[in-house]
Amino acid sequence: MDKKSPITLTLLERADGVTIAQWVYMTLRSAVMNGEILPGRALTIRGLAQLLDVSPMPIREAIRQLAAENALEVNANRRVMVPKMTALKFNELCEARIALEPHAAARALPYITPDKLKQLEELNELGDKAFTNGELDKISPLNQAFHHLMYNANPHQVCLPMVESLWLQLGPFMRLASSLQEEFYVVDRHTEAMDAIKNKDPFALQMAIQADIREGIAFAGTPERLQSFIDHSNKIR
Amino acid sequence: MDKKSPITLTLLERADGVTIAQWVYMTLRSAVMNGEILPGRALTIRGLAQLLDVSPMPIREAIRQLAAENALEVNANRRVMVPKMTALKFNELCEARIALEPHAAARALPYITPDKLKQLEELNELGDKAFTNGELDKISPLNQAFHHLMYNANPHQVCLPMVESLWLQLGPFMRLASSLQEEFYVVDRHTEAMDAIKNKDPFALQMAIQADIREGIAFAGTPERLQSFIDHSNKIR
DNA sequence: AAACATAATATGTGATCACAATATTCATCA
DNA sequence: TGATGAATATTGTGATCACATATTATGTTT
Repeated sequence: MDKKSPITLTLLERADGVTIAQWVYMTLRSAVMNGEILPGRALTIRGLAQLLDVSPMPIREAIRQLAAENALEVNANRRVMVPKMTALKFNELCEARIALEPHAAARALPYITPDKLKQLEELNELGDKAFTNGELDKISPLNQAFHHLMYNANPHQVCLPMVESLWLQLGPFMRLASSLQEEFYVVDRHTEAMDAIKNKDPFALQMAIQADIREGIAFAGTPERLQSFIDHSNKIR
Repeated sequence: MDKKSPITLTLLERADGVTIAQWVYMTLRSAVMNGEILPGRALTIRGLAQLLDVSPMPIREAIRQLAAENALEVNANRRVMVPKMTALKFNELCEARIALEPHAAARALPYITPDKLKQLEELNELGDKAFTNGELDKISPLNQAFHHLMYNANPHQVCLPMVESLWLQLGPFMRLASSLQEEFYVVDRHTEAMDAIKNKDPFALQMAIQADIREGIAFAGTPERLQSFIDHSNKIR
């Protein structure tokens, strides 16, 4: 495993009123989410500071925050890296999603107004369009936006930060998933979910969300196949 | 709400090899967990630095980490405080616990060795002893240790950080709960849980954990009673 | 006496520096 | 040639300082 390979980060726009630390946080977060940093690659404060052209200070704060969200791992030697994925951990993360997200959906259900539902429908249509057009890189973000919008309807947010932490840890692999998803016939669980919302049926909503998640990770298939994906993602590139 | 009342923190021992930032983190964490900082009380970096006799730097890192765990809340004006509790948020947190913890228990079940089970029994006995002796302040930590030990048996930890974040947000109220728990007849759900572990019965384990959580928060009773607790905890003191 | 504008203070943010611990490099020896 | 040790470089940690902004206090005006 190369611990010194060059890193190229996609630099985000820095909006007004956003502190440097926040900007660094968002930049690193999306880099992790998009698999721009190899798992196991050693990250140094000074290295990132130079890369992003800021002082070490905001880097430290961003790293601390990402580590608290389990997006980064702080070694005993205080070295920081993107955690490596294993088949068992992947499974653990997916099962946690299935335990949490249907619950988050059900808790949000009473707060999903017709207006919010309309936005969900629009996101879903964009996703379908991206799918038929073969724009695979757009699918995963749109899918996440769909789930995020739904859970976020609940004004007493408790679940969403936890869900996002799980997404962050699954990050690179969900992208892989969407790039392989064309092999599968995908029943439109989003439509089922929206029907459940219209009927104010929390149980049906939970079932739809659960099915959506399970099918979204079906690409993993057997543990062996999953392991080969992980090896591919860890070693190569 | 007094934003400038003096704060008295219980200072923890600083073990060897622990950085100042980590020590500050643990100190603030236990202060939040034990309700030593009033919800809504404005926290300043320099103020805490003076209080703990360190430079502002480690304070900043600790605050950032606690904010990422939702133990502290960063206002839009970048002011930091312990979040205020509401009846609806309390409910949301409890339901999240019930969604997560039985799942965490079931996922840990295959990894609970006879040795671990023995430790669980010891913790439970300590809890019973504390209960009969009326040492109410010991009950909540022992109860947490029991759950922590169980979930932590799983070597692929995904759920535990999320569970601890929930505990942290419920912190002060769980203490209140234990101080009022003597009014209730408590069926020993821990024994049920350990029986389920012996039988390797994940469903029974989930049911026991769920019941344990529900009874642990039954003190809240009606929403009105819960609200009066919250008002008491927010205003007075 | 109440409301507003101004000054003084307090606070968060970010940069730079010093220091100790860790990692790496390179020369030496078996 | 491979292992070992010292020398060097790198890195994380924490303190201090400068600056911009937000907050509070003060004085003035109506």
